[in-house]
Amino acid sequence: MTASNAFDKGGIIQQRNLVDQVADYLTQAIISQYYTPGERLSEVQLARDLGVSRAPVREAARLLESRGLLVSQPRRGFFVRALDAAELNDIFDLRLCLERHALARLVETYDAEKEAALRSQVELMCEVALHDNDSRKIEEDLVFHRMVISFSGNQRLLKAYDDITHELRLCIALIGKTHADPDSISTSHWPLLDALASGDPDQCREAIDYHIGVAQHYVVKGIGEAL
Amino acid sequence: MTASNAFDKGGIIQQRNLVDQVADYLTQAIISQYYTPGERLSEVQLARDLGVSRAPVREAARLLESRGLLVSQPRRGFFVRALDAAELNDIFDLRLCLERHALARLVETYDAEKEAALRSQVELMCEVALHDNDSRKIEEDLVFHRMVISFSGNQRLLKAYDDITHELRLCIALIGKTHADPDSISTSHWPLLDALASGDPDQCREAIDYHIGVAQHYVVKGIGEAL
DNA sequence: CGATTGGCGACTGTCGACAGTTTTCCGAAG
DNA sequence: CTTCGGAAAACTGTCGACAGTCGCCAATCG
Repeated sequence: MTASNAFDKGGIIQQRNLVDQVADYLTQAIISQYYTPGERLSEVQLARDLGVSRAPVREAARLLESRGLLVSQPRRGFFVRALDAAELNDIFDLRLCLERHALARLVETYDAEKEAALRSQVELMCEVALHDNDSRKIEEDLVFHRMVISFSGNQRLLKAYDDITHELRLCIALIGKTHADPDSISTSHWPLLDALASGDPDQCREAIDYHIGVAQHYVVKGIGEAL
Repeated sequence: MTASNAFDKGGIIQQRNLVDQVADYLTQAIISQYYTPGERLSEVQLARDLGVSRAPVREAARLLESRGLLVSQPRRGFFVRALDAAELNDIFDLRLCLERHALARLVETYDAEKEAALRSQVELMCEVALHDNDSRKIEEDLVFHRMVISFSGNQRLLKAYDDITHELRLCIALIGKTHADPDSISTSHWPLLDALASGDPDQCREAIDYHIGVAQHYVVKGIGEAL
């Protein structure tokens, strides 16, 4: 369910829900910075460009608003969300909160199968870091962390994580470059697996605190430079 | 209290969005169990009852869906969300995660002003527990916990908490009775303030773990009996 | 020359309608 | 009496249209 069918903006689309298709298009357009943060989106123009009526556009915009990608002002329409450094820090603080909790739950039920899945994902990330583009690297990184949350067994926790993931994607493109080279991936993800394998909650917490802290520092610094 | 004349939707106040008004009506109708969990909501019938067209109803339903009060099935419409015990446990687990984090952040910036605000809220809750009805007691309880989260300083954390609050309201009415008598409020909330005043993170965590654990046990047991 | 106001254009909020699909209901067959 | 099937009813997805509102720009006044 990732960005496999990235840009199908033409008028060919007719099979799935128009709302979902418009939402996918808008999501891709926003996180790829085709629309700049703070930009106003006109319903009629969007409807014209996509060859649909305004109703699906409005509902898709509402959906993206609930995901934090758009903000709406009454009688004025929708605007691309512009994150500032404070909001970004809050998001990373919440992410830390969620991942800490997920790890604490996961160590209690950790087994060989889960370890193998996480291990192969990290290996995939290292492989991807050598060949593919930045957005692909970031997606695989998010997949890894989503696996961790998912393995914790709490579906509601996973939903909360997915919510902030959308907002994270919103600002990642702003930074432009990623530090997702094989070295940094190895040094920042293997300790997480080691901590899980050790079964020590404190070690897990220490590992995730460091991991999130590095990412937060990098992203917030990048946003500061981009603004 | 039928749908058509439930609120003063008449000609007096027309300046607000119809979407928000419909959303408020639906929220009240759902958490007051006017609509039963799992019930299908017809857009046309809702539009007829409320005297509006389907467009505002659809957008309001989308909004409630993002808040977890409704679920939608393609081509089938919207249904009132029915929570089972597993989902409820997940919600409380996430709530524990959020409140732990909020307390950990709050102890670092705790001051006399915040303490006074929380203290007066607990006193209000004890007062309310003597005179008012159950829903009022629950609302004041939620206000207290929302204050704690808000005082943590993380706006995004507050939003995540508000999200699960909507879902909590969804099942509270199912239980019918609350254990929010003055005694249980005192014994379960004062220790939280004491822990905050002590400035000890471990004591805070212990207090919130016990507090949420009691509430979770009570609510999940209530749901088990209600189903 | 700057501030204010009026008009014009564009846009959102809302509505009713149509087409395709799902559900329901009723009769017939086993 | 139960089950199957088809037609009708109801519903959702989508569309185009209209009215009220907001923002912009120009014309006017101090």
